[in-house]
Amino acid sequence: MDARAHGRKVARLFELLGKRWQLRIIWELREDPATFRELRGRCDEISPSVLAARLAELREAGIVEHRDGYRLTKAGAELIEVYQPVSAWVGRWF
Amino acid sequence: MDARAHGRKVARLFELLGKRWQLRIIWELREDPATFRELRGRCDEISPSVLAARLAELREAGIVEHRDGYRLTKAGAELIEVYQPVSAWVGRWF
DNA sequence: CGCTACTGCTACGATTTTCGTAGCGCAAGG
DNA sequence: CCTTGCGCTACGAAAATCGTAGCAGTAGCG
Repeated sequence: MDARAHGRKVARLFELLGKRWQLRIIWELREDPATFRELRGRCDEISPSVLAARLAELREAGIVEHRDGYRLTKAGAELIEVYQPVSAWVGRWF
Repeated sequence: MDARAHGRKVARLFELLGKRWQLRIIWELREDPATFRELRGRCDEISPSVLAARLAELREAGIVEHRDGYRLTKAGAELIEVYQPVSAWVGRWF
């Protein structure tokens, strides 16, 4: 794949993840699925309009799906795996 | 360390990284340092007021420093290392 | 000195995003 | 019917972001 095109894709992903609550939502779903209201609770009572918008974006990106509550897809699970080392980083630096 | 406190720290980091352009800025600095204007160019001509605000936040968090242009600190370099697998993820899923 | 070219930004009004509260429509259970 | 929980929408207020313009400082050159 063309390096330039790949760079644009990464930029698009960062644009998606760079919206408020987006990382947090994925993170909060990393272990257990949750209903809309439950997920709201895990995310400090985020505004429902924003949560609905975020979930729509994540569903369209194939990161989250809605089956017996919201949960990560295979792709989403692999994405959040990437973030596991962040936990250690936070311990060391933050 | 208390797991609850750690969770809050992760949330705070995601709050920082969940601001628009934040991930992108770190990503664009991953290899070469850049001047303010150069960095603006790499980030699709982001608004200078926002770039200044972001850089201030990243400097305060100890992720970026200003020496001969803007560059990642040791902590910042380790953080972006965490993101290297994201590149592969994008190739597979995005 | 004066001119040029760069640096890192700040100012500010316009636009977009996010917030917070209220509550709608639907389905299931008693 | 009535309640309960579900996913979500509506909508005005507040906050974040944008885009353009340009300021102040430093260095080099003649």
